[in-house]
Amino acid sequence: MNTPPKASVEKSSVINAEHLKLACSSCNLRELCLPMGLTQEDIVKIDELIQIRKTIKKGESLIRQGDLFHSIYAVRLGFFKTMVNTDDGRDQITGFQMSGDVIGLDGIQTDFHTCEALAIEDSEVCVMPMERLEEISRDVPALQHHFHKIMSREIVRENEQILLLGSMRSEERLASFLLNLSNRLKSRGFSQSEMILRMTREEIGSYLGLKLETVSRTFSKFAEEGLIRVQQKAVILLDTKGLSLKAKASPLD
Amino acid sequence: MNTPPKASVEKSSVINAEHLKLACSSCNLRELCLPMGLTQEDIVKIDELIQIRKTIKKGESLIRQGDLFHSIYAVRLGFFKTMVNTDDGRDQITGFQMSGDVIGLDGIQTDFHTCEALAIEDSEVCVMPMERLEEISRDVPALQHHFHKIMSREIVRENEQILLLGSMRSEERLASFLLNLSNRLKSRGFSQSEMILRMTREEIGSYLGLKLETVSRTFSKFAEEGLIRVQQKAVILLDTKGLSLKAKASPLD
DNA sequence: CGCCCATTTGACAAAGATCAATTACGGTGG
DNA sequence: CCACCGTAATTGATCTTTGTCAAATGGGCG
Repeated sequence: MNTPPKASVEKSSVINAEHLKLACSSCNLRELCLPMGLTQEDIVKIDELIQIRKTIKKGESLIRQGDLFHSIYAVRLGFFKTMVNTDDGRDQITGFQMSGDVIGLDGIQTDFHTCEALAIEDSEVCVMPMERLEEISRDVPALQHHFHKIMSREIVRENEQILLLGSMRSEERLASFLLNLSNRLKSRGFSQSEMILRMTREEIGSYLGLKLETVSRTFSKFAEEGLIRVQQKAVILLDTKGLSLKAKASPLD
Repeated sequence: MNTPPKASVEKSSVINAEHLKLACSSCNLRELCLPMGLTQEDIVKIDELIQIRKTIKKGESLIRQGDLFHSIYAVRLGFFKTMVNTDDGRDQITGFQMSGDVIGLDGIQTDFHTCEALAIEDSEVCVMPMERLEEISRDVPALQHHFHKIMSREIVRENEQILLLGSMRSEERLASFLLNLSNRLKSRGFSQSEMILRMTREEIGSYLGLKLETVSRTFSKFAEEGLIRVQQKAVILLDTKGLSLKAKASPLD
């Protein structure tokens, strides 16, 4: 793990098996990760970006607060939570990341990570060394702009989270959460109405600025009202329209 | 305003008055805006980035939700608030920007702005066209990396705001707010203990996820405890140590 | 099969919101 | 220059939402 196998990626167009396995151009997440409208030449360059993948077992950290920054990570499969903490020990989940999502952008500012990313499921990420990302970006404007879009997307997402935490009440928060999750699952080809929650009530609570009991009660309330069906981690959205009414806010999801 | 005067910036080293007035290299905010360790050549290139400044009167919007994105703005002087809103009319202030701060990064993602930026004081901003920023970035790696740091800084700042909104109580929120403001004023050469608040109690409340009455009461409480002195918009921090204790969180400010 | 942890649910407490009244301030016009 | 007006701020009384504490139930994993 500490001595990652150097994938033998050459400038030549000879594509060996190892390369093919890692190439962005052959990854089934490429619509989520890669900019559109690339020339063949651009694609070859971008494929050089990722030469390492990393496996993180459930419960392990991908990055910790204070870690030296060197790479951005793209989730290939699995599920992560990212969190920051107060100096008296409380912590706050700032996001849940699934396939196609990017982790580690917080590290660029000071060269140290300010948050922790922990795998909630067995996971795999693509390692994108920042230096190389910037190098290739200078060469491939489409990648450059795409990377800026990804950072901007994170800013917009956090804006929405601030809106949620600053001005919504518990029912609105949970309804927004469910609808947002549903949309993200849909865009990844999963069912948008039936889902298995990867996180605990406590983790949902931390993310939404609520206590776990409040999350549980609100789930039960939604179930009574016929909006959803809940059985532990399994949730079925029965009335998306009704949920949207509960979540009066954030129409942009 | 719609036909911006093209500042006559030439490749030659002849620097006319107009150019000098706009040049980043001669701006007294350059420590806040510009990367360090630039060559003379780099500086000439970066000076081409900003060819327009824009004046925004108190109460006017710099950008509105839905506006087409084309530029990032750096605040030169004055004071802004940025906000997002729920579709039932409530709105949430996501940040206050003062000189050296950057506005508009949210627009990169979709080419449309998702938030509004409104001047709280008469203000002036430097307009940085995104296209030109990316162009020059490709040429000047130090600028490229610096821009990435600025976006990362915004992500980290929002993380801290999420931490505040998600897991701090009212006293902690207000104490954090005051200490943070104090630090930002200090880094701009102002007094870190005496300040004139540019925003109303309601705006502070929106930013902190509290009602204006709660903000007012908490100010009064801090004053009773001898931590601060408050007289309307004038605030003096008497006991920074004590305030830090109140704001147990976010040691990174 | 049993233990441990997650979840649910209930009763009560507390923080902050809401409603309302009063005071202070800043800008404007006489 | 001063009085007046409208907005901002303060303060009090009460109510609502959510947090806290506690107990019971249910599932998953070894």
